[in-house]
Amino acid sequence: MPSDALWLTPSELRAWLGLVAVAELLPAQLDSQLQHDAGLTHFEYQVLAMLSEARSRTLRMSDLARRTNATLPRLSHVVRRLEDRGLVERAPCADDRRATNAHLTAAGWDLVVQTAPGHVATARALVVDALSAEQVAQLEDLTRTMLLRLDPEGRLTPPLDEVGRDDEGRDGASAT
Amino acid sequence: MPSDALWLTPSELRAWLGLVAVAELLPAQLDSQLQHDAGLTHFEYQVLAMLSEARSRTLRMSDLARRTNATLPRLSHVVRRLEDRGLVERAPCADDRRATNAHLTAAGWDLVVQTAPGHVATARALVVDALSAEQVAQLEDLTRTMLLRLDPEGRLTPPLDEVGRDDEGRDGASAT
DNA sequence: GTCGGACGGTTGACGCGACAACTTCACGCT
DNA sequence: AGCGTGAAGTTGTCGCGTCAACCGTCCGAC
Repeated sequence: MPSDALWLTPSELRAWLGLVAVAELLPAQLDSQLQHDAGLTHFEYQVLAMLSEARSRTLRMSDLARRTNATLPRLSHVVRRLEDRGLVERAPCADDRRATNAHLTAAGWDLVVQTAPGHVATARALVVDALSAEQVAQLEDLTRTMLLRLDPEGRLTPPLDEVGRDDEGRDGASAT
Repeated sequence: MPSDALWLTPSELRAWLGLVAVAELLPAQLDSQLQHDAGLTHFEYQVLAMLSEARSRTLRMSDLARRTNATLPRLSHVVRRLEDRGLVERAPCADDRRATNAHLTAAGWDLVVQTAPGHVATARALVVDALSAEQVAQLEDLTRTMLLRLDPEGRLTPPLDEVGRDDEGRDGASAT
């Protein structure tokens, strides 16, 4: 409902500026915490976390790229660095000889397990614990609505099926 | 209220992942629209927009850095490039001879005026128009709460005083 | 079969942001 | 006056992400 096509109402403007500010600050603080505690970028952590949740801790590069919202070149570079650090291994895929499988090593798994609690704590400290239960529900609702526009394909948060099931303490220690 | 210190409830997890996804996708799409339509980064646009709203379209580098959440080195680089493109001018400050004033040129002003409507349209298309009036109010509230944690100093969205006043159509065409 | 187009992935070059070192200037203290 | 600390900016270097070019592989049409 384009109210006034050319501008935003004061309330809309405040909401929009607030959202932009959050989107600016949040990633930086996540990066900074993970960099400090584990020497990882948030993106690198996401990669490891996705692998930690995958069957046999292995995923094809394309899948990994899709789920982490990365371009293939970017992922390729990042995985190479992670491989240099012994956190990930690459192996050609048997089914499709064009494809490459990325596999989380034991060291990589350990790092994720070790890092996850601090990351969750940060999520609480920066956002979750500041919100009431009702606000959490609102945030859930709002982000779902926005993602319909921002991510029409639904590539991100694809394991909504998994997250939807109220099982806990399952395999991967990750929280993305 | 740290519910379970080590993990997130399913609802919290969905809200958190949603927020992270939005924070990942939104800046990229803003950059992409502005890059396409005006050859500007979102950050460059913010710089020009802040200048367009300032008295005499001039701001000291430090002020500009604070309001755009940038480090001084980053701002210095960006302003140099903008200066090369004729959108901004730099001049030593009379009051404090250490300081530098950044001033928006006529060309810079024109570019902002020309670019703002498209940017606002993007804000609507990606977020605002997808939300009900009630949701806009919720978003405003949520971001305010989160920014208390993410930006305790309140450096971003400092012109809350200005935004708070329900005047419209004032000087700067910007919407950040 | 084989040929053309499309997919999966890697590599190299370029641009931007972070960090650290440095210069210049302001200001308080003696 | 003269000194020292710290603020304001700039510059150079390095690391990461994007883009374009590239190679190898799959697969459908004929």
